[in-house]
Amino acid sequence: MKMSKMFVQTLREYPSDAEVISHKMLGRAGYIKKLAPGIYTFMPLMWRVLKKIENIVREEMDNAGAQELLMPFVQPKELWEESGRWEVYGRELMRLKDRHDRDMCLGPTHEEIITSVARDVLKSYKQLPVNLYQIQSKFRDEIRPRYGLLRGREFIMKDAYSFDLDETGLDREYQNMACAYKKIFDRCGLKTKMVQSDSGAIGGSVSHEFMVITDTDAGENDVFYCNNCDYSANSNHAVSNLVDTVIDGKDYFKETKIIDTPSTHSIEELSRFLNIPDTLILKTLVYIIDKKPVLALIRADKAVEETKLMNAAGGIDIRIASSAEIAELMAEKGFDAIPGFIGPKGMKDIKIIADETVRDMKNFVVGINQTDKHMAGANLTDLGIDNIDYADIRLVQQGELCPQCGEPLHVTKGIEVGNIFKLGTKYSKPMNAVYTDVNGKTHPYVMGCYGIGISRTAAAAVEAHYDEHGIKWPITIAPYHVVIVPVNINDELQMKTAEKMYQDLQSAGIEVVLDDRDERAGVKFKDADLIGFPFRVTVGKTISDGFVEYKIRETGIQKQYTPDQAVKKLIDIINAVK
RNA sequence: CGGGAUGUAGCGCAGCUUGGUAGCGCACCUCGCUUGGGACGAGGGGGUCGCACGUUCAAAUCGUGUCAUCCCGACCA
Repeated sequence: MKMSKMFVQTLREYPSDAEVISHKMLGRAGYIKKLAPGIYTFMPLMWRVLKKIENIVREEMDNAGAQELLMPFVQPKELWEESGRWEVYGRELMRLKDRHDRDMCLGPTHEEIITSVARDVLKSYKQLPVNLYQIQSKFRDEIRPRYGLLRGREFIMKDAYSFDLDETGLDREYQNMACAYKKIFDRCGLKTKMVQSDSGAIGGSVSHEFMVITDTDAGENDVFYCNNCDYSANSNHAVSNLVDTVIDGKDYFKETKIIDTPSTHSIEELSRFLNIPDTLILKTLVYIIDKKPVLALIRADKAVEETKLMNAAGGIDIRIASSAEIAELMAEKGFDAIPGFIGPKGMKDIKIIADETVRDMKNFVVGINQTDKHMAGANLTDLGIDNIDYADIRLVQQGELCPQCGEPLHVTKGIEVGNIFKLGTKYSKPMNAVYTDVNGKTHPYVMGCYGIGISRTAAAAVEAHYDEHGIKWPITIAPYHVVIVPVNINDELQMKTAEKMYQDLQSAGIEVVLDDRDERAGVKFKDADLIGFPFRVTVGKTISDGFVEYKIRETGIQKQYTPDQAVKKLIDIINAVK
């Protein structure tokens, strides 16, 4: 490719709307162009990167025994009604009507479609197991798209679905996919952690996510992990053992009584006012889950993990209540209290979920729905309520102890580039997708699903490989391997040498760009660094002594070689990695 | 949907307070000069100032409304 003809425009500045490294780099280097929030054009350089990642994914999926197909992007409502998700999926599902006024949606994921395809074909146990995958654009109408390709609304995804006879088969395929995923991300130059995760709206029982850990803090997930054993989990799923602390207030409160606690609107103010540790306070938070208020009770030094709470309540939508909604709830129950003094007392027909750790609290301080008052030395039995459900709704905090080995847990940001789910019969059962066994009996398929964000993986690779000058693509996914920069295109010897190397590399199957633009050397160097070619060959004045300069983007190492040596070196290195 | 900000040329921005010819840098075109880390000089093309209504002799500028975008909180590949 001649640089003078390449459809790319690099910018002198980073796009003003970009926050994270990958968005800044990909925007400035001309890889992506935004059309609408979360919707991007993949320019030729970007598309080459994405195709490289796709092909790595294809090779490993095929090696793992999966078969590629391609399902429709626009889907009819009927299938989504069969699975029950038309109602459940929420506003991320982009719904539209066709000219006949039929309800359709843009595919955010393809469980419904693949299940309907499979049930028409897979009739017998003899045909199982099967694993089918596709690579395709997905559309999710995210509440707030951001971070460029890390959270687009339209994005490219590989999604695979497995069909097995039973749980044993699913377990085997799950492991098979976990193994394939590790190879895929390794080949893309990404170090990943496989972490336990909540299974979310897609549903199912067990799931793991593949997280890229970078030092750019771009990830949207908090990952807890143990350095001593292999435990690691997304914060929405992580569990921990607590460090011992005082949770019985008997030394502070001799009796149970209502006390004045004026203007203690926060836990901090309350614990300071009473001069007690916050571990002796029971915090009450009001959430709105599926439009209904739910009280969450938790020890005041801990935070609620909303996904856990939502799951415990059996809901699909959760948010913290507004102060207006809290006021409404108080009025409805005949109380007059503002946030800071809310408690479970008198909340008869409201769902109340207490964290497991609340069971162990004794003689604590709790709000009783009276402004400027709390009950001290209280126990839940004193409050006259029996409608409390216990569940783990606690957000793990750094330093708490690993559930497996008891060592302190650490936390880091992670970018989720892939995940694997055990779906079981969640879709096959309601959609009547069954096979006939050896005895002539029918059973629903036992399914798994396995996703990889292709475009997100590309962005994650930038987060993991960059410096102040630009991107440093791993060779395996770089848009081109080499750029040849003749310093002065009007110098005949330089240009002739560059052209020759360009031809030689090309005929050896190396993907090479010749920067034949009539620009000053500085401009070409800046662009080469920004775009992130793994190798640069500069043909400058030293060519009169027979040497060109060879430079590795990743390490910055540079050496002098004759043109022939440089060509040979590049061919050897690149072929070894490919 | 809450809270904050911004809409002026492809990109980055000034101008608005105090209404009066729409500007700067980059990019683009022409000529000259230059060629190892985003040169320089001269000339040139390109804008319904987000949109609507209002105030005014006159609106990018003032007022009202509206739309869009971005950032902070609930989603997930």
